[in-house]
Amino acid sequence: MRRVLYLDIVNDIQAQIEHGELKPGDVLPSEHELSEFYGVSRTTLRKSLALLINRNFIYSIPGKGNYVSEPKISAYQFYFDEVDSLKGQVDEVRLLSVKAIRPGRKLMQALDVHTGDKVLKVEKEVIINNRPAEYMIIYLPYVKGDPIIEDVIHFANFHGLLEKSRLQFQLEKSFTLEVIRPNYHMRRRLQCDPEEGIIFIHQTIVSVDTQQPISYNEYYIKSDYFVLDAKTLQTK
Amino acid sequence: MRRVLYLDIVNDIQAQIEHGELKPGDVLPSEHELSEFYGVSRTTLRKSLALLINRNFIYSIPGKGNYVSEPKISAYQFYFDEVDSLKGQVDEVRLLSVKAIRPGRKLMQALDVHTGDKVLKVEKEVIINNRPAEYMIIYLPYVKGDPIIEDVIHFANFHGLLEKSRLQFQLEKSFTLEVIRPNYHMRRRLQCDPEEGIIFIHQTIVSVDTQQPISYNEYYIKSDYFVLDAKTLQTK
DNA sequence: CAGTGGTCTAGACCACGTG
DNA sequence: ACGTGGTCTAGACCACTGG
Repeated sequence: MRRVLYLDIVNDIQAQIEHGELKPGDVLPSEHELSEFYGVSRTTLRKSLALLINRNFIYSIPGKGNYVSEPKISAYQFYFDEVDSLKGQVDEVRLLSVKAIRPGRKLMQALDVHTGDKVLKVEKEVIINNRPAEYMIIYLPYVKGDPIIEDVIHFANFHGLLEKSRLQFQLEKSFTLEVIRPNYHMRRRLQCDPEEGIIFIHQTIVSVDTQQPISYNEYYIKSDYFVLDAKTLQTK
Repeated sequence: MRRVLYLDIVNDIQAQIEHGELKPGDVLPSEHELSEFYGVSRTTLRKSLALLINRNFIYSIPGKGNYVSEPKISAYQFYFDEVDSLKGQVDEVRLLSVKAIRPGRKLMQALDVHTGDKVLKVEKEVIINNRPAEYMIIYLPYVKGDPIIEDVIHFANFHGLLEKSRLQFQLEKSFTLEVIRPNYHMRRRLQCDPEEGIIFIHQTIVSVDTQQPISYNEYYIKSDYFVLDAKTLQTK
């Protein structure tokens, strides 16, 4: 049963922070002092600090010192996929229409396109228990001959498609969820009551490198079929 | 303009993964070979790999090698606070009642208490525009003389309270959001229509160290006052 | 100027996985 | 037995901060 030095040090410092012996804003002893105190090399001591920095317990200011972080509101984490995240067994994902449209102002802004540019609009619906559970609209800047368009049309699952593509790591996605009262169009689509709130999720997907929007999507989900599970981040 | 070696290496390997030269499941060359290839010490090379592991581009199996990760469904991140996350200006947080109750089966399980144990039930409501926007119930295992009880009663904001306490880093929280149709009790509380869907969020808060439940909470929010914004994690 | 953290080296020993 | 990754050392030089 071998001890791992740098983890022991992490635990020790973390405990001091949790028990209030080190308070937010406090400076830690210098790395030289700490390495001497724990009887390890500075390299090892720095490995411990790196872990604590990563877990947001401390932060460092070059030339000054290592400081204890302020406590923060905890972040929750969840996974979302517009098809697989639904409650229940998905019977079918139906392609409703594919059109090239002239974008309105809102869409022009979301996709960063200009007057005269065309936008591809793909409508789909997800069937659960032989009834529509979700209606989705995917908007893509229309680029002639872009192979992604074919994929978007044929793949049931846009998220899965993006994950599997080469772009896997370069995407940044936003996600906004609201409950709305469906308009007439949506009521017919989803076969729901006027008063029944439905889940409205919209998102923009941009390339991390270029900050170019790749897609703007809207998902309308009957609330019976949706649940969102999240957890605080484990900084294990 | 000084280059940082280990960051250059990170970028190089990351680019190889993103451009498909290294595919998921592939083994990287050994650390010895890589350090030779890049002309750096193994320590430096390992620093690069540590960063890539942290960003989930690669993972390592001791005794075997470093492997390229499978692409994953991207995780979204958001912050939630049962009072501050509401849309609109909060007029007031009203304490409705504090009771010690005998827990039902569901609650006994959520809080890991036993028959005969008591549970503290705190009810509050949040007022926006002079109307109730949220109704919340906080359940805590009843421990005689526990100072946290006083705090929970008097603080408007349970999350903020926990953040500020010494327990700041040791908490693990779950979060589940659904849209439900309000029952009679809830309709009266929130002054809403029978058909109007309302947001139902429940969560358990447990101590990371002991895995002991600290609290089980339910939040009922009128859907007009709620929106959830999330983003993919930035592994900067 | 001395002290701090950031980077980097060239070694070393260990436990583990595979032949 | 050998190669792998995991840990650790005892140095070094740099850029930045502050008195």
